[in-house]
Amino acid sequence: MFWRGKQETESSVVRLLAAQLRRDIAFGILAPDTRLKIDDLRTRYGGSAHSFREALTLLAGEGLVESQAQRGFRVASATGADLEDIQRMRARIEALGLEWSLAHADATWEAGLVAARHALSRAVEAVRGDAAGEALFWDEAAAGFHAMLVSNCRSPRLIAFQERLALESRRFRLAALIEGRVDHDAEEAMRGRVLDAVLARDVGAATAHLSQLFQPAAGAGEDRPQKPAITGGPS
Amino acid sequence: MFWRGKQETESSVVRLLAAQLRRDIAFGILAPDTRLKIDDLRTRYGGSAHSFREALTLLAGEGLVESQAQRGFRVASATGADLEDIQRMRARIEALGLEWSLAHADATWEAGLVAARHALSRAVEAVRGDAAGEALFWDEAAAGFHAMLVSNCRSPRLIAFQERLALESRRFRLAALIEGRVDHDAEEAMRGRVLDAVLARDVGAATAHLSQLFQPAAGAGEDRPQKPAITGGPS
DNA sequence: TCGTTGAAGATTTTCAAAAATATCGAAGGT
DNA sequence: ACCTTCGATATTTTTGAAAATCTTCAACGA
Repeated sequence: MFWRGKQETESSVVRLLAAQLRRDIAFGILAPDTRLKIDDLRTRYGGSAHSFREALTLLAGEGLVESQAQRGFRVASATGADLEDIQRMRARIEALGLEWSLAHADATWEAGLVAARHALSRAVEAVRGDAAGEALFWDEAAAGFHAMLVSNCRSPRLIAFQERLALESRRFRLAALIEGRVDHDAEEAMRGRVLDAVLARDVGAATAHLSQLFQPAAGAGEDRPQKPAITGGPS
Repeated sequence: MFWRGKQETESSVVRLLAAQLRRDIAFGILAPDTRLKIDDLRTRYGGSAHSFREALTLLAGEGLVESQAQRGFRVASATGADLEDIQRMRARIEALGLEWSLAHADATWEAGLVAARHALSRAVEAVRGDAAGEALFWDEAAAGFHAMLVSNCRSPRLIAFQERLALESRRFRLAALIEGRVDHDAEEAMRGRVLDAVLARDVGAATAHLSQLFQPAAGAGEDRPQKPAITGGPS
């Protein structure tokens, strides 16, 4: 195929297809509970049937798609209960990872954290002007910040769990961004408190403020609909 | 193939192959860091190359094998650091799951927990007489007990994380059993304390005692070698 | 000694098709 | 009118073989 030989993007076809599917699921282009028929996917993305099966089993392991034996693959459903579960787990896992990271804190980690926070602040400014256009940039910056928080914890499995939860929450975060349900001011303030507490080596305050980041719309008087499931995207 | 049509064991070829590999990795028949060449696996287990690729990507998602792009698959390495990481994470995850399970405690969950504890006690007795022969039975009973502890937590993701960590620790547990490094008396006593605390609704005591179960040889004066990596199994 | 070349081996990917299973609507009986 | 059974269609699952790509490693020349 035409992109053969380019290994700078993704090293294998399977991973490339998985990355494309991941992105389209995150943006809601492939809405939750959509059946993923491999023939349709092939006409849309290219690639062979087996490569798609492998990519889909990969994503099934990540929780982004669900596979029922003999009944193919579906985009994982995204209910309000799922969002609550993800947020609750992220609060605990990232708080624990931050605690452990602080136990081994050094200058390079602090520097990386400050840099990630700065990049995220810039991304927030960008996304305020052009939500749809800068969504991917903003999302990756946020993911980088949270990854950096736990990157110094010296637990590969905690880092893996954090990555997985962040990946699962992407859909919800991006949907909330597009629908204007993200309170950038509150989040930025909370991230500032987290960073200040980290630099002050205040473990309790840092983990507490980080957990607050995952509270649904804390401080705002808006209540959530019962099922903030992701609205079906385009296509 | 000859077993076609039998859906009582495993619904698809890929899952059957994955289950076989899982078992052989757990028992050390496939030692850590062993290269998994698909052609060799085919002559050993049967099945086609594609089915094996899919099964291996499945196990890679579970952390039991590692896949390097363009360089095939290897059985995941099992170092002392891995064991420490797994134990540390299990202590936290299962304590959290037990805490949440207790928040929704009801009679049926308690009954299931008592039953699982009883089955595990019987399995411990059996494995005391015939370690190698009853190893699988004992391991499954232990897995059932720990799964039951968190089964009432109402967090699908926490349950998934617990399952994954339990799966990853199987190799170490079975190796320790065969080598006689399991203190059945201490573990049984600790499980008794956990169960008593659960029935008394003492969250703090229950989670504390459960975490103790994952402390490396607590109370015993033995120190661990630097790398209690799994000894290469037979074959 | 170091870097390059080239062949052998292994992995990855694709094409093509058969076997197994599920889905759906119509026919028939209650 | 409602439920079950049956068959046709669609989809998934599995297999085999071959082409394309990558890795490894020894031989070669500067």
